[in-house]
Amino acid sequence: MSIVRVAIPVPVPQLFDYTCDHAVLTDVGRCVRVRFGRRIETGVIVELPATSDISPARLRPVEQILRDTPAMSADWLALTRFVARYYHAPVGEVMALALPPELRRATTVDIRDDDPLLALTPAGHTALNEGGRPSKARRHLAALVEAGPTRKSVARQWPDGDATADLLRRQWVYPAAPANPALTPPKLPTLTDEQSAVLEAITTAKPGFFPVLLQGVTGAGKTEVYLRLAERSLAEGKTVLMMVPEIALTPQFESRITERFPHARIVALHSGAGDMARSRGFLRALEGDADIVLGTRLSVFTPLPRLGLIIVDEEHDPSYKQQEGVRYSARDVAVWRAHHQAVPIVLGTATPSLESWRHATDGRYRHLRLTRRAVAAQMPTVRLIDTRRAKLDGGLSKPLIEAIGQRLARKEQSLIFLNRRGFAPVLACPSCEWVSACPHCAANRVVHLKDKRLRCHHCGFDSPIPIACPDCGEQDLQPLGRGTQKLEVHLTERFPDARVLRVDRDVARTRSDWLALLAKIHAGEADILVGTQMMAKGHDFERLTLVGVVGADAALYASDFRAPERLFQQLMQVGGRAGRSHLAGEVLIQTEFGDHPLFQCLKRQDADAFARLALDERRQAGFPPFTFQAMLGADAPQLEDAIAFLQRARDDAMADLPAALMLYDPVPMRMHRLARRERAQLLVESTERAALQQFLGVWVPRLYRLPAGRELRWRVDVDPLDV
DNA sequence: GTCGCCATGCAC
DNA sequence: TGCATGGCGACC
Repeated sequence: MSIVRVAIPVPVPQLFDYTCDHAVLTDVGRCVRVRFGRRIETGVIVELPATSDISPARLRPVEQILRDTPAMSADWLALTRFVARYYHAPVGEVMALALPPELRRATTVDIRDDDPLLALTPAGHTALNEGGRPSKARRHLAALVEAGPTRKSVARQWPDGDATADLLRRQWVYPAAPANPALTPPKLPTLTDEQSAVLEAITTAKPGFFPVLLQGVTGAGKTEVYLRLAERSLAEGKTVLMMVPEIALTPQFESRITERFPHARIVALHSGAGDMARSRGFLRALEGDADIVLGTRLSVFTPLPRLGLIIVDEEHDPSYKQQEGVRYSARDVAVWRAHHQAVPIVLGTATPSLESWRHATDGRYRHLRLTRRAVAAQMPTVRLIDTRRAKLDGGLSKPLIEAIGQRLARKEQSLIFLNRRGFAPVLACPSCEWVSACPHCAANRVVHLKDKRLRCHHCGFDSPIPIACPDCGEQDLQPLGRGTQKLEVHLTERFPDARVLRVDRDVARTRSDWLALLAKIHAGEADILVGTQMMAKGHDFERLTLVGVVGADAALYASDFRAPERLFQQLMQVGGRAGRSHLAGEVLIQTEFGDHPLFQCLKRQDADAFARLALDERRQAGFPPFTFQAMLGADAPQLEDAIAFLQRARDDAMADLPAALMLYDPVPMRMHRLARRERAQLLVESTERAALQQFLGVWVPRLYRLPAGRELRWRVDVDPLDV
């Protein structure tokens, strides 16, 4: 009788031992079904220990080992265990996150009232009549009983495991690569000298871990470099992992890859695609059946037996950092993975994150550059428009209006960038204090005139726009500020002959909406685009020659110390949409703070100058990357409860706090209420990453034992983006 | 997370 | 005494 150690997706930082009379070493990395309490869960075997600390009587046997899919490799186990260790998250949760849901669900069983499991528990049907805590399961059961015996899902929920896996696999059979021998190989663009030099530097590096920061201006042809690198990897029979911030936003990127490698087995892991598609891609990769894996942050966990190269496009993008659950940075995890599997990794961007830029200037990463555009003759010119003196017409300055007019006359496109959707960010009463506050969040609800509703952008709560002030009855409620909808209305009035197209999450709700919008823009069916950051990313619109930036000043003096970095990256990126083809581009930025160094760097499009400047400020202020941070966040219905928990956590740590550690006081978060929960945070800081990690390794396990009310949630965020 | 256990509290 | 609620630890 052997023992298997299993990672189970429960929020406790432990592994659980089970007995198994036929487990063999090659079962390490396999999914198993095990009883866990009254439930059956899917876990992953991570070890076959010789003995267990748990008394033999308490060990339960595993229900089933899923043997008809390959086991997760040692690399994959090492990767997920690293993420659990570094982010101080339970291993089982990390593995559950890394496995596609369908693979788990296939073997996870809920308790139903007619479930065989119930027969084995003291509860059984009588539990329903016994009262007691109205737990979720019991309420669920009660609902089922009330609804009568109408369940059809039981067969699927309680399947013979192997048969299920087999069924899934049959559904996962991927269509054979499109055999098309007549097919002409795509014509390769001629490389610029800079592109060649970059390729040379990477391909002649000695094999092994080779981290590169590829800093290339917008339109310099980073993608072409990726494709050439991928080509080499493929020729060697290796797999390429290509990560992008959001595939849904950049279908062009995906189609360039499929066009270039018509015979490659490409797995695209869209977040929009169904669980089934994700599982299919995951399994194919696991079985060594993928040449290129293209995906968002989750794809960093794809098992890749032949990994040869990792590419992280737009490495600075904050969406690589998961903001809930296991708060990992896919970019940082990718770097660890490249190191662990001894392969090159290319971090590409026009505007490096300060962390990566510092590594590159330190020599930890190789710093390679593309300083000139590949196709376009030149970079767009950037002009700052001083809005302190200028009279604005619906938020638009005269020079911007004139510039749009010129584009219309030349049949070119303009993009007005305003990173705020809706009509107006708040509705206010001119006679009293009333504003459209969200009852559940510490935020105002946004006026959506199109559907005549007030909507909270944080929790989604919405209601019709009131006709009169709910407090004083005033009829003339005022929408204050400006969102994309208002700008769209104004532009339509100002340019009645132009076709104005708004592009934000409200219009492009689904992938197909988005594809339709993109097609419309490419076909030249729009003259003026009004867009949020959706429009900033990686698009090539041939006739787009003007980018106007409106309302960007707010981010300049925000309390978030990363806000300027983000603003700079965003404006460089959106500005980069102008003049990507043969027509010259122009960027007009409306600002009251034209003298601000950030805008001066933007004007010169000098990402290095900005990085130097920003890093200088960070060094003086003692911010990352010169210090290392972790944040303990807590939320509860009452703010005092959240604060009290954090205070206990702090007291617990202060008893024997290492010298290199600094613990701040618990404070309410900037958004102190979200969806009816009060939120507070406790910042932990150290000048040494190792010291921080060592501290967290001791402290976090102790947090599980601190008294905390049932309603209190807490989490640790290592290297948090929002502090 | 979910469960069972136990202490507590209030109604009868 | 009877039943509901809240805190707490186990789950292998």
